Amino acid sequence: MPHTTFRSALRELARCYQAFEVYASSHIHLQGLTISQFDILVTLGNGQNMTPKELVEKTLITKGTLTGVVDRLQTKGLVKRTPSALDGRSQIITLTKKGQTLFEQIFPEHLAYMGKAFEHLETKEISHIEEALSTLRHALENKKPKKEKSHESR
Amino acid sequence: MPHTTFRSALRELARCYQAFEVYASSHIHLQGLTISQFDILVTLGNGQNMTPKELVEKTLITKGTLTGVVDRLQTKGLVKRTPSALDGRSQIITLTKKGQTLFEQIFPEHLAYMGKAFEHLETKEISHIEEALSTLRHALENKKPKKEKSHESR
DNA sequence: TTATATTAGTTCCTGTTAGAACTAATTATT
DNA sequence: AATAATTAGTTCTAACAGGAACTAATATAA
Repeated sequence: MPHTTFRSALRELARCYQAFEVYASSHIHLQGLTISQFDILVTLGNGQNMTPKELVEKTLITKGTLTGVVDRLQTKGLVKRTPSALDGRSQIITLTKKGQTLFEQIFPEHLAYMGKAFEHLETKEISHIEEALSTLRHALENKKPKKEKSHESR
Repeated sequence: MPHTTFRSALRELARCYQAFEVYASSHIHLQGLTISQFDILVTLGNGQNMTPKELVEKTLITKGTLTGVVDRLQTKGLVKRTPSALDGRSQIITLTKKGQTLFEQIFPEHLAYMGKAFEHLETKEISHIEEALSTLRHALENKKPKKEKSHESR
């Protein structure tokens, strides 16, 4: 009987994530980018240059996939690869000027666009949602009894 | 200012969904099925036979993708297609005996496996998570101020 | 009825996904 | 140093994902 409960929660998770993708991509596609490409662009624009390995850690893109995503960004002239001086296996991915310009134009727009979806939610409620998601994620990741972390920011 | 808040919530959503996929698929793949294939199998096994159109409505699979998923299930001998007597454009997808047998074996196992992830969460907390997700989904879907629909099935 | 519009499924295209196998470079072992 | 084990990225494969175009069948409208 508790079955029905967690099943509907998981169904809601899937629907919710899909709604997010639909909402976000409807804006991102206007720029001729895919979500993954946008994700990389933002990760590079926000911080600094990174190796593919670091990009994999920061995003949810796996390394096999990343090669292709970076390839297509490179074809579009938005990023470039530079061999690392420190490690012969490694390389540094950098935004080109064109990529940096695009980032600076798109990113604030995108934040504003995403923010619109949240305009009727209070800050308290949003962090509430985040906590719920965090609890669920830890349950799914480890099954280790969500080790009593203090409630931050309340 | 509020930006940081919703952004981290969305990041958490993506991570959470990914954790779910990783957890669920690690079990499903053991059966030689993909998540989409399993999804169809369960949808058919749970209820009754359906048209592709109905399957699309019940799952998160789009119609273009569904054709291929059903193709592969058919190749494995788990489902069959029967032309509809009522509508010449339509067809009925049915589990074969083999499919039904597989469903009956896999499904309870899968529920038990998924349930393990939730064993340290109280029922109250799970429905709490579901509500949070529902709120977030409605915000993303419509931006229309989550118009107080009655909580079904409580 | 005849023309028009809609609907159900399939097909095609580009891009993503996970995972495994592979290459080259680096680090650790003996 | 020579061998073995790791690591960084790429490549390959099977399967999805979304969207557009297409075919055949049904429904609507004139």
